[in-house]
Amino acid sequence: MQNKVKSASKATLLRLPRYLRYLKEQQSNGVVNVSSTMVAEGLNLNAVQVRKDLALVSSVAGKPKLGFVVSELIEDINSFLGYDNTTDAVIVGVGGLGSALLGYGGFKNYGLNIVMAFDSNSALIGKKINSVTVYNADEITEEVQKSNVKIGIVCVPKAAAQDVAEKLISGGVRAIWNFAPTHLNLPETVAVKNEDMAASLAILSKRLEQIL
Amino acid sequence: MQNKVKSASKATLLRLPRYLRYLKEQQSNGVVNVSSTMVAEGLNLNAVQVRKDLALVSSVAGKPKLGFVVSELIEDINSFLGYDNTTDAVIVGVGGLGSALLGYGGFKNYGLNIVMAFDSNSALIGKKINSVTVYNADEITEEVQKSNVKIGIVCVPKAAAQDVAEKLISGGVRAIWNFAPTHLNLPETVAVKNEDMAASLAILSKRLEQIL
DNA sequence: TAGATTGTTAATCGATTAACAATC
DNA sequence: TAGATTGTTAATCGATTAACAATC
Repeated sequence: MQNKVKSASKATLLRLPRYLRYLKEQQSNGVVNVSSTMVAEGLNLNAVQVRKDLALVSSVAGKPKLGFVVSELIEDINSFLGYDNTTDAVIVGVGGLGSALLGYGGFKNYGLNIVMAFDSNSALIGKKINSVTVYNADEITEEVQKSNVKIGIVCVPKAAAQDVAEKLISGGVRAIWNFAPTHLNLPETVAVKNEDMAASLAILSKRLEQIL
Repeated sequence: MQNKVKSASKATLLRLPRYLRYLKEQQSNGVVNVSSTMVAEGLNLNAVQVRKDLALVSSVAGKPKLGFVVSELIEDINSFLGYDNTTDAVIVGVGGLGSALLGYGGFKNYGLNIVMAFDSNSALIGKKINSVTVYNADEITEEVQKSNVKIGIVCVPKAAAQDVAEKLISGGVRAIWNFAPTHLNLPETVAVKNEDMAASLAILSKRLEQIL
C-alpha cells in the first residue's frame, strides 16, 4: 500500500483537460453540481469511465443523488494536472510556429510560463517577442543552467532539433515538447512529447477516407 | 471476406509516419533493405508490432533473411497514408498559429495543399500569405462550396471555433483539423481531429513529475 | 545446408464497459 | 421511503507481446 500517489493512464490524462473545459463551461452557466452521467453525455463518453477518472483526481467522494461539486472538481483537476503552480519553460526557434506559441497567452492557464527564447538568426537575437527576450542559440546550455528551467519547447527545423534538444538537456532540462517533424533520440531520464503533425494528419485523412 | 480494405488501428496510424521518417533516413544513407528488427530497434518499438504494421500496408511480403525493400515500403506507406495524392484544404484564422501553419511549407509532403485562407480581420482580407489569399470569414460557406474543398483547418480563438466549423461544414467540408482550445460538437458524418495542446502538455508535465 | 527473418497463432496486458450492491 | 447516483467487482474488448513453424 506504499503507492498512495494515484497514477493516471495516458488515456485518462488526455480526458482530464476535456473535463476541465466542460466543468468550467458549466460553472459559467451557474451550475453547482454535476453527475458523471451529465459529464459523460456532454462529452460523449462512457459514464463509468468518467466516474473512474473523477474518482482518481477528486479529493472528495461524489455523493449519491447529488454527484460532484463543480468548483471542487475544477480545483482538483487543476491541481492534479499541475495547472495551479506555474513551471518555467524556454522556447528554441522563434520562426513561424515558435513565435505563434510565444504570442499565445493561453499557456499561463496551463501552468506554463515561457521565460526565455532562443534563435540562431542574428536579426532576432536581443529582440523581445511578447515580452520574452530572444537569446543567441549558442548560449542555450549556459542560460538554461543559470535559470534552472526544466522544460524546453523545440520549434526549430528538423535538421537542428536533435542538436538543440541535447543542448537543452546539457543545461538541465528534463522535459522536451518537440514540434519539429522528427523523433528525438534522448535518454530515458528525459520526458519527451512529440507533437507529430504528420501523424495527426494521417489519422484525420484516414477518417475522412472512411466517411467519403 | 468482403473487407479486403485493410483498416489500421489508431495506434498503428500514429506509428506509420514514424516508419516513414525512419525509412527515408535509411534510404538517404544508401540502405536498400530493412528488417522489422532494424526498424524496431531504430524506433524503440517491438519487432512483432512493426512486422504487423508493415504487413498491413506493404504491397509486397517481406522476404525471410532479407526483410523489406526500403523504397517499396516508402512508396506503400506514402500511398496508404494518402501522402501521394494531394488534398485541398482551407484554413480559417490567420493569426499567430494560422499564419505559422500557412508559412510552413512541409504540408505538401503530407498531401495537404492549402488553397485558401479566411479571417475576420479586415486588415488581412485580400492579402496573400505564402501565396495563399485571405478571404473574408463571412464568405466561408460559399467559397468552400465553390472550390469543393473537403478539409478545413480551424485556427480561430476558442469562442469562434464552433461557429466557424459549422460554416465550413455547410460549405461541404467533411474533415476538420481543430487547433482552437475547445472540443467541437459536430455531426458524426464529419471527421474531427482536435489538436489539444492542453492535453499534450498534461502528459508531458506528468511525465516530468515522475522523473524529477 | 544453416540461420536470419518472416507471418501467424496463442498468451498477456491494460483499458473500457457492464452489472450491481451501497448510500445519500 | 424511493430512486438517482455513487464506487467496485467482473466481463469484454482490443492491442501488444511471446512463441513458433514456414521459408528464402
